[in-house]
Amino acid sequence: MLTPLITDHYGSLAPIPADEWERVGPLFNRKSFKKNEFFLRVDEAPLYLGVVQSGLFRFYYIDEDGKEWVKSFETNLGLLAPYAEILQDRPSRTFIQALTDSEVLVAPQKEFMAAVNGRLCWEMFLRRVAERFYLKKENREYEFLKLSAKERWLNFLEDFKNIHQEIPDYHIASYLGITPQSLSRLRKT
Amino acid sequence: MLTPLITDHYGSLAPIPADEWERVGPLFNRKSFKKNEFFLRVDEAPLYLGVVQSGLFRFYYIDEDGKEWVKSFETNLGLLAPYAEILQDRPSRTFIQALTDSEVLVAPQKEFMAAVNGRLCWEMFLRRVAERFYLKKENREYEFLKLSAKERWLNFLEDFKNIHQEIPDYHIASYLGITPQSLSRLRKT
DNA sequence: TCTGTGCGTTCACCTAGGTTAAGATATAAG
DNA sequence: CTTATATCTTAACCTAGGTGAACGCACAGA
Repeated sequence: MLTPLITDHYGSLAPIPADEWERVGPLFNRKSFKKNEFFLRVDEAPLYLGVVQSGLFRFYYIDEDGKEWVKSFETNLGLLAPYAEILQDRPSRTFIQALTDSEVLVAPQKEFMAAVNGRLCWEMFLRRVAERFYLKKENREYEFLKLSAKERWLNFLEDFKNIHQEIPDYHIASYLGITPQSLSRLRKT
Repeated sequence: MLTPLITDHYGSLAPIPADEWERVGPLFNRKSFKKNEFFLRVDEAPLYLGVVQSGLFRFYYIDEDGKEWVKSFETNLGLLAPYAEILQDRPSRTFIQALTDSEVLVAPQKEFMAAVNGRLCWEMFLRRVAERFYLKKENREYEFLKLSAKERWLNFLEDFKNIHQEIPDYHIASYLGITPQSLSRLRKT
């Protein structure tokens, strides 16, 4: 059920032969998500992983005060998986929610992992995936250490230039680590 | 030249057979670093990677204003490598500096990568390494988003409880993303 | 011994961003 | 048409942390 668009995109990370795609592809099934529907909630086991075909998702957690903190957004070809929790085999600390009506190719997480574990091409693949996740977070560390909220906002607009219009400001603020009021203020200056 | 301590520690990440350790081990040579000496400077190619045998290192960058920002500390068994830059094959944006007299097992980075690339056990190994790097940075994102400087400081003391006495306060402040003055202030309350 | 320099502290003042509350507008629901 | 609900904005006030400068202390070097 994987599309050429997806195998092309992810195939660039490591040389996955066609028969491997054919073996793993059937694990995926198309699923629709309505706006605000959840792909995964906190405390659930990460039973599934997904690849976004269309639409937009956000990853976030909630702190003790009930405040939401957005970790990232995923769109076209993005991976829907609570990566840290899968690695540590524990329930999710993260919500993954559709922000627009979306289409996702979904596979059972453990079956997928079992199907790819211990094979050279897939180990290379997972290594590259892990590395890309790492680079994203390292960049975020850099932004929090060195940049002001305003600078982070400008970077955000650049990084998500295709989709930032579709994301409500209060989610953007949360991603930047500030309040919507502050975002509104700094956007004027 | 790799010690059993090191192969045991890193061997827990993936099943590396003895003959693989023997093949890769000779790439490593012991090297001493004096306090304040650099393992790597900004703009240098990441020619080497290292494993700390004893001592303490910090990773940091410098911004346009000349301010230093500490990304992490590495001690016993820690890996000395500008991970993001190696992945992207570009010059270092990071300084790696000894904070105490230290002993390191050093290998030429490209030779090491060439020796391990494309082998199943090493790909698994590198995947796990990447995953661990990722988890560390994800945790840091979490701390910057959700915690105050004081809470980050308390976490720091916990995370580095064996070595925080050896790290000067201004490096700790820099790691927390605040000034030494602020650290001094919040430590009183 | 005297002097420098590295490091932590304190203080007075400043600023980015948080907090609370109140509007403004828009769209959805009755 | 009328009332909710969601989103964004503005404003008054508050606070964590930054800035710049001074001071104290320890230790290193001449």
